[in-house]
Amino acid sequence: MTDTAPRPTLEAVAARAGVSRATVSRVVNGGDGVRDILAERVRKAVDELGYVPNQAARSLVTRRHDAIAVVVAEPETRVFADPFFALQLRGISKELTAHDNQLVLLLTEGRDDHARVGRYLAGGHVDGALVFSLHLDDPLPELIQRAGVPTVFGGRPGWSGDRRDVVYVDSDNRGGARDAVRHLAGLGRTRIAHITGALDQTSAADRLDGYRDVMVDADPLLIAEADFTPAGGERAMRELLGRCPDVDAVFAANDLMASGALRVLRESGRRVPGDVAVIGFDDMRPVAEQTDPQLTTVRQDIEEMGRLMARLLLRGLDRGAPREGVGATPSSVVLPTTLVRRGSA
Amino acid sequence: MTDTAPRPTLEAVAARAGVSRATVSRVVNGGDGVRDILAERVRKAVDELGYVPNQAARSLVTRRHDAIAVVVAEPETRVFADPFFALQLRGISKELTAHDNQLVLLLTEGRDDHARVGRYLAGGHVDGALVFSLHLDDPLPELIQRAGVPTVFGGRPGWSGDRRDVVYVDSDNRGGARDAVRHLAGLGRTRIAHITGALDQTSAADRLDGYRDVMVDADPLLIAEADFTPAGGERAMRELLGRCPDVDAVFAANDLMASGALRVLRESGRRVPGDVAVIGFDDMRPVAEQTDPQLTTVRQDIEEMGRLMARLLLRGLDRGAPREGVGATPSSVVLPTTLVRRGSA
DNA sequence: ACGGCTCGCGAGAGCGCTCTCACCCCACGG
DNA sequence: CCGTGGGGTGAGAGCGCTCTCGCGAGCCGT
Repeated sequence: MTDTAPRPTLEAVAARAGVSRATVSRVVNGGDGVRDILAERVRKAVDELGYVPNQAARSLVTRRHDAIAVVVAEPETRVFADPFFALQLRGISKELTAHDNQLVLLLTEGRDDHARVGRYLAGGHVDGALVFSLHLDDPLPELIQRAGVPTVFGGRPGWSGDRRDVVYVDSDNRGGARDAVRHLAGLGRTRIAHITGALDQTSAADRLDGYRDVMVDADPLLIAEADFTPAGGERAMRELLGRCPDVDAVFAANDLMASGALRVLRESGRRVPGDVAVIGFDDMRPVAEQTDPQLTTVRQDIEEMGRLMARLLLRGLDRGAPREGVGATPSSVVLPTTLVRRGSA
Repeated sequence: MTDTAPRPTLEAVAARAGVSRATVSRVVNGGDGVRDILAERVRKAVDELGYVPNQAARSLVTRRHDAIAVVVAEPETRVFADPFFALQLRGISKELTAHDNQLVLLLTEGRDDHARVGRYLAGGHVDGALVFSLHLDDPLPELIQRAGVPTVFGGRPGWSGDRRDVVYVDSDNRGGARDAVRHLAGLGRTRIAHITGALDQTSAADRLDGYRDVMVDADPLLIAEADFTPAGGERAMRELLGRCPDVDAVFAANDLMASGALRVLRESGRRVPGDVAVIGFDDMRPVAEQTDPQLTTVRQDIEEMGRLMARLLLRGLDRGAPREGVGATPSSVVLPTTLVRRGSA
């Protein structure tokens, strides 16, 4: 736990290179309009002294921070139960790093945290925000929008219908669900059930819509509402079995619930996929590949979602790749999903 | 994507309250030595104007940032395969938030990233660092130590033997392993095998040591080296079955491998725990509770580890709870583990 | 050959804050 | 009554950087 040594300033570098501060500054920031001879001398001085620009001083005048906040609202522990979040974060990190931006992580839990986050963002400490909010009634998105910070959302926010200036990145939950159900239908299944996720989350609602797209006038008894947890999946499967013993396929809104359903089916003596075919969603490998049989599921490219969020935000900030729709307010993106066939359907 | 409005400065608040900048500053930062009348007036002006201090300007003079870097070195994707990291992060976040520090996340991948991180830390943008590094030969810890930034490590770094000024937080891998193996022995098992993790990670090495503590002069054939992955666990279990068909218990260095082992055991016709008892490590719920039978495993309080790391670091920075060993260079902490009994042993 | 031009560089102001220091005013002791 | 002290307050100097501006030196055109 050593103390930091006094660091060299621009001034020091200037003195050593025999030029003015302004010139050093120019070289450090791209170096246009400086003769090569001088630029070289400055660069030499810079690394002889081990000069690193003081970001605080720089921000003070530029009003830029080259930092992006990532806000994760997780009233429940759910976000942390799966690698989802970590993967998105990784995608985000890669993209930010590529553009020399820092990632400031804001994890929230409960109401007072909302206020804190709002204050932080409004405080202008970061140039933009990437926000993950799961629930329809979450006040956070509104709060952030009001803070006036450029923002991109992860997953479609519940109220995006009213406000068209909301930018988000989502995967094609509805389309993916359709693919899953169609696949089951293609297998000749006719009594296809659906175990929903927590319906106060748009992803769950969209997946349900996708199911309905294919199962027009589906028997309502074939739809069991659950909550994305394995236990919820078990409970829902039991219900389903109780009221529709003739069910021959199940599309669960995520892999965790599918794994629960699988367990219940086995208990009840059904064979998978022989008697009942099962499809999940997410392609959470540690779960999907550990079940017996392995889970057929809908994959989304989670890391890419993260990367895209960051790219969209930076682009909106007039950073990011130049000459590529610079400055144009970016619009939302919905990423495609793919069906991964394994043993369960 | 609105642009940020011009924010009020200290000056503006001072003018409105009819006092000097200095007085406003005093009030904003604790407000000692200011008459209540004035302080009140200042506070009123502050929230009428919605004043938020400019952190950059403040840092420029105080040389504090109230920001901590969290560095996650993950050459492999492993860190992201389990919720481990997310939970630690959450613990860290809670503690930092409680002390008004920001969390700057640095994810690294490969050599060039190391240089980047080194530069960033040496650049004095943060007050300290929390570092997760998995592998013995990782150059990152050295690099960081050299950057002169106060640091606390997550998990015992490989070379901590030589340098006593290294502070880390780890769980009691060795003790936990001992408990697991003793439990198996207590069940009357005598041919207890061990599937190791990647032995270039201290956690794997320590768990192996714990196994050996109990199984003094264990049959070397009972030890199969693997890599913390499910596939590795399967392979190792097959080996084990091949060379020691009489094996009656397995302690796997993590849950993922245990789940792989379980699958192989089932294939081979062994019953668990009847014929072979199995214990994992980590208590990764999504895995441990999804296996059949559910996994008996060694739990570590991951979130608490994170919280502790942050607390240790802040304390070393003379922040954190006052009157509690202030300024004393903190020393490493090893957290206890507990055995969680489920179906597999 | 001369006026204008561009280009490269340095001087200097100022970003918003903290913190030292000097000042003022009032209470008190001699 | 004046001197002394101390607490409350304001003036002002920076923190390290960027960026505008102006100046001098070379280049072109006519």
